[in-house]
Amino acid sequence: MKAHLTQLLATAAKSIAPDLNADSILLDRPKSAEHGDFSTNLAMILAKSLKQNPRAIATQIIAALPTNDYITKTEIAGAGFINFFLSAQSRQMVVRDIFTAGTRYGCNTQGHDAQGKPQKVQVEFVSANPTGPLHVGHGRGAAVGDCLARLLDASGWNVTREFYYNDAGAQIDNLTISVLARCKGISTEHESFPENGYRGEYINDIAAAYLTKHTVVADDIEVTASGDINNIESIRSFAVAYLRHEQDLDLKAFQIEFDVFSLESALYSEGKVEKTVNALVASGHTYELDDALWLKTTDFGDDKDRVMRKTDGGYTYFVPDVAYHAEKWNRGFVRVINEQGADHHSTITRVRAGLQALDVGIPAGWPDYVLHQMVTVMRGGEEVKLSKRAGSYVTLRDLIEEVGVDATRYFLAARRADSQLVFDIDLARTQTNDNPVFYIQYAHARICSVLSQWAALGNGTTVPLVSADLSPLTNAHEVALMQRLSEYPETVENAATELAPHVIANYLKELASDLHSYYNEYKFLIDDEAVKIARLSLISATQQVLKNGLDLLGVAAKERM
RNA sequence: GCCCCCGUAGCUCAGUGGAUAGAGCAUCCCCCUCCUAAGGGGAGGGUCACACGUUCGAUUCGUGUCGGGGGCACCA
Repeated sequence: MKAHLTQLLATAAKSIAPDLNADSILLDRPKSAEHGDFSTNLAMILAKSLKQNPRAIATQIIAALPTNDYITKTEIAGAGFINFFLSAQSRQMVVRDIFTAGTRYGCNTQGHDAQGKPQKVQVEFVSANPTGPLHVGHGRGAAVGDCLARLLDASGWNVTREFYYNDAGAQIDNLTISVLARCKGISTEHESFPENGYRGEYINDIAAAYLTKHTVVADDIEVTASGDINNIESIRSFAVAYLRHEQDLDLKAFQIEFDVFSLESALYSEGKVEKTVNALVASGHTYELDDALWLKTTDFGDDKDRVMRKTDGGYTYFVPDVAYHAEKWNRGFVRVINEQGADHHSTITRVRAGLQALDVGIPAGWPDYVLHQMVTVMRGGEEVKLSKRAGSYVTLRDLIEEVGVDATRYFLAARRADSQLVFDIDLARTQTNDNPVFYIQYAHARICSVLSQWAALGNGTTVPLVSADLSPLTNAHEVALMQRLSEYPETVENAATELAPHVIANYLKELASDLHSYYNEYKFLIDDEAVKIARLSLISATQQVLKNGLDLLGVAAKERM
């Protein structure tokens, strides 16, 4: 419908301002129903170049609109807005559109290339170090990243979900000596416990499992502990495998699946780090100073150069990162989105600088980043800071166990990633309209209930809702609901473009609100067969859109509460 | 000191170069002989942190100030 109107408007505008770029024609959804179904500020935009009063231009545009069946009324309002009022029939078309598209309603082809083929995009998210259980911050990354992947999938992209394990480097050394200390029975308070060691109870669990020669399986590896406390390598590989397994369980509990797990250690063992370093040296963007190798990241906008190879011979963390991203490019991802905590934002400039230095045709702004801010967990009006297992933070699994997967996912994805988030456990647990997850799921369940009751007592009626005569749908609630349903595809498109899953969460709240209002005002299972079928058709379409939207968030569309 | 995010109702948060800045909670009032009241309707509540610019028009864009958070390692 929007496309139809834009077309009409373009035709009219061309006759008045031939030079006008058609892309600059924008149709808005007015906030108030008094302002019609659509409005445009086109006349005001043209005022300057045409040197005329916006309202006068608006009059001309309206006069030049081709005749059509969609618009029943136009008006000029305010400083020069043109408001369009749709015919009842035009408004009702969305219901049939939804039935036709079904689960695909709201999908688009933004991600297709010129040949109409889905392009490859990778979403890398969570990517926690295997040094402890996943915490709420990882949960936010998981919820946002997974929704982004779903949004991109709905937008015609060929999506790969990827988790990168930093299973090499200093933090793993730290983990290893922490476990070693526990194997030796050193308490976390004792002075000989590693100063920056990990102190959560899970370290104790790992040590105990190691000493009793347990076997752990994670993703594609299986490691059996030697139980030998003098074998540092054995402790290291066992501890990493143990925590990867733990994180797998965390992800499973959160219903997040990945297509690919990449290991930092593999980049070393396969020589890709070395290869990248050689390429960077060959590029001329490096230099030796004070027994270290530096990358001139200042050539690419950084405020100081960065060390690549430390005086001890090891590489700094961003070198494997650059190697990893060069690999992503080689794997054919035209687009990569890294979902990370904002505390790692300083890596962005370095990784991009490294990729530019390689000079292999990678675009300057590649890859994209979505950064999320911190999460504060509240219970009973007080901040929850500790978990028994992890010691220093709230684990994702604790949260899921307490409030459930649906609420956890919803709450963590329902806020803009770049603002700090307060997770209110009490709110997430309530089962009233205070809780948006419940409110939305309830709207869906109510529709299911009505439809099943109709099916149960509807002997004789064989009129399929799909082909119902929709002309009875004319009251204010029905108009509002149909309008909202017709906004869904734009909403999905916008959320994908902005990489903003919270847009979907907000939309669903409003759609649910429209449904509840309608439900409260009108009955559906009534004697008037024509009106009944039309209304059931509308709520059935609403049910579909609620389900489609909830699917994008990874939240269940329950049939019963 | 420098860099990045944020600052909107008492609280948690949406929104946006345009028409009267929205929602939920909280407070107050109202609605079940009726498909789930796990719901709905209404009232009150705002200097969109502040200042100055750009613009026909700024809460939105720019600069600065002040708050809050995060980052400034040869850690990741």
